[in-house]
Amino acid sequence: MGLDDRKLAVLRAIVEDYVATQEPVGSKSLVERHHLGVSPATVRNDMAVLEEEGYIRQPHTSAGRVPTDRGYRLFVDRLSRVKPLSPAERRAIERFLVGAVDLDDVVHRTVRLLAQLTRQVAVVQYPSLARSKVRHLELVPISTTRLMVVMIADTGRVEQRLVELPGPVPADDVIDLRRLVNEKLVGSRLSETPPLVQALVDEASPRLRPAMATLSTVLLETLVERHEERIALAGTANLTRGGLLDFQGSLRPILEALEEEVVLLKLIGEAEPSTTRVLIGDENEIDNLRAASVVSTGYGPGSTIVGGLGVLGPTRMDYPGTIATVRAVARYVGELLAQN
Amino acid sequence: MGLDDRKLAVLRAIVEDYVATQEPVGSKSLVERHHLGVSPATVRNDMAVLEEEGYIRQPHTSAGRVPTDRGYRLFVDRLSRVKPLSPAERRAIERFLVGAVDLDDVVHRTVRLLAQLTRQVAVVQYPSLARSKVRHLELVPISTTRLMVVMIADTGRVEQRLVELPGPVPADDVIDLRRLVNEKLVGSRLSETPPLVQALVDEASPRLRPAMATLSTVLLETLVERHEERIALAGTANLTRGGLLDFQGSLRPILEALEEEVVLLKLIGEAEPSTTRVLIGDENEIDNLRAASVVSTGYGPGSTIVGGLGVLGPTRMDYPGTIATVRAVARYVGELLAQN
DNA sequence: GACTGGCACTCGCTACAGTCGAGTGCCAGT
DNA sequence: ACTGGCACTCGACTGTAGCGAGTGCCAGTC
Repeated sequence: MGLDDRKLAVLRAIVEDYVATQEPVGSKSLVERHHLGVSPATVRNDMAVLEEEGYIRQPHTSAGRVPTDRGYRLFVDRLSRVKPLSPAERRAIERFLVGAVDLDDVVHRTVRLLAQLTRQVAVVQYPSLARSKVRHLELVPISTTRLMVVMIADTGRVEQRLVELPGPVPADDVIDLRRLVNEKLVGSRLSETPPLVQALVDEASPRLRPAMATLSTVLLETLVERHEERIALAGTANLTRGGLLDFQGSLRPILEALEEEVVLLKLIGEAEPSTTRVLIGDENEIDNLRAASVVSTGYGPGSTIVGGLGVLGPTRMDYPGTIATVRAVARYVGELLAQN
Repeated sequence: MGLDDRKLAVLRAIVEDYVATQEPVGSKSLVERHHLGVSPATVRNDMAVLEEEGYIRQPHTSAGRVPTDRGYRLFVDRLSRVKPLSPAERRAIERFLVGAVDLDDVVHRTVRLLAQLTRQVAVVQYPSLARSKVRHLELVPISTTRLMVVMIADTGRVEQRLVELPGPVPADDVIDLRRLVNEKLVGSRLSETPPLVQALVDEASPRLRPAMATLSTVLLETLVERHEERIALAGTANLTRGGLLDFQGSLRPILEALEEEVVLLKLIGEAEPSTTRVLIGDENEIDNLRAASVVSTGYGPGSTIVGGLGVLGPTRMDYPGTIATVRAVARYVGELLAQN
């Protein structure tokens, strides 16, 4: 596969021009805009090779070339450096995130910030409960047979759920229940909770056992499984930039995919430590998104990861800039979380 | 203005046909599909009058007629009966909403249900805090200088917020604080709270006063004002039905508007008892939405209203059907809330 | 052997002309 | 007051032609 330096340079130039202009780029305009030091004819020969190797393609004969997903992949992997953020951008991030009062606020600000900076659709996962530790469990009696369970995680995340008890439970028993669950569960990771919760039921006095059983079910089923992941979304209007040229004319599949939490989680929820993941077009497992690219990364206090965030846009996107922004925002959010 | 019965019938027929076919409707096809008992020529004369009065218009000469916003308005006000729901729809509503475990769940299911039934964008406002009463306030110490305030409203709504205290507050004091705020505030409507909260601060013992002051600020500012309204959205993908013919080619303004909570609240948050509000095209105050129509109503347990819900779609929508669905869903949700 | 200039070719885009037909407005007749 | 008939309008579609950006290839040059 003879891809010498110049051919790579040509590919890079094609990607950059196409991203900037949104139009197929021809050999002539290429040599004009970039000082490649060779003639259009030479570039054409290089292009022919690049096309044969599947890095670029012609929308139709007699048009310029457009990068393929594979071309973008090569560009991202080998031809681009992550752009350092401009001071203005750094300031924007700080200004936007300073003053957040709690986790909800942090997440909302973050997702809007990301959408604004990248001019794309932004997705932020709340800190995953599976990766959080229990800080406190509060039981609030609503009536004699109803409890509101409030769980506060060390990541700042708060989940609540109404519990229908099998029978009336007096106030004193609620206090006992609260003490028991907190003694047992505070400090433990929720993903490791099941055996602990089971133990709680086993060890409970006969009087408390029925209530505790219900409670434990709710803790496991609802708080952990159902609500496990939460997601915030912003910037869908950015999908309409590029006037329907991106996304081959229809936003429908994209919008549909964005409505599915499961899909979004798949996109940004599988973050690995200190990696920025870039999925380009077809690499995406979700059919509806094969015309889109996703840049995502994990975030969390210090070097741990508690959740993912990222953006989704057309394959024709400014990868270096987007990657830089996503990383920077993730880092800032991590710092913010570390302060709590 | 001489709009006799037949002219109204013609208008109704035009609206119905246009909604169904999405194509300008001509005099001939009109008399064919509806048995008006007159000839196309007569219908044409009627159409000329309707056009003069501003109820319909021609996209271009030699095309059929299309209803104007004003035409839809007349149709909705005087020419349509609210369609009764089909048994299948009723069953769908019940099946969808039964089994909701708490408010969050109810709201999410409702908004998805609405989007699915109407095939439009659905918006559901959480029960407004201003219209809720405080059921319980819980203070959870996170550290010696930090409290998590959890407010549970009688509508099932739960809001929480982290409070940074001016100085360390021992556990016993937290208990006192909790007792005091609950004694004073439980059962009161949040919109009437400010004087009560002020009294709390005034009456607090000197030892508790600083903490109480901070707490009261948070209660008022953050819980009530900032988080006052919450909104759930679903079905944005439905905007792409009708292939860009609706919304004059660009979804951008619509998507932008849907990202603004304030805008959404304006749309569905100003519900009046037992009224269904229909805003058609230009009637909408928000510029971005002048190509859209909104059908909204209030919901709540019994005859009280605690929040609004509705749908947004093209002006070319099935008003009778949509109105019926929105009302029915609102009623079911109200019943669901009443059970709690 | 690598690059270049030149040339023939492809093909999408635009403009233009012509036809078709749905739909209209009007008018005379019942 | 309604209707049938008729001339007219104008968008949608079709076909043709010219333009030009861009290509592939080849012979020539360093």
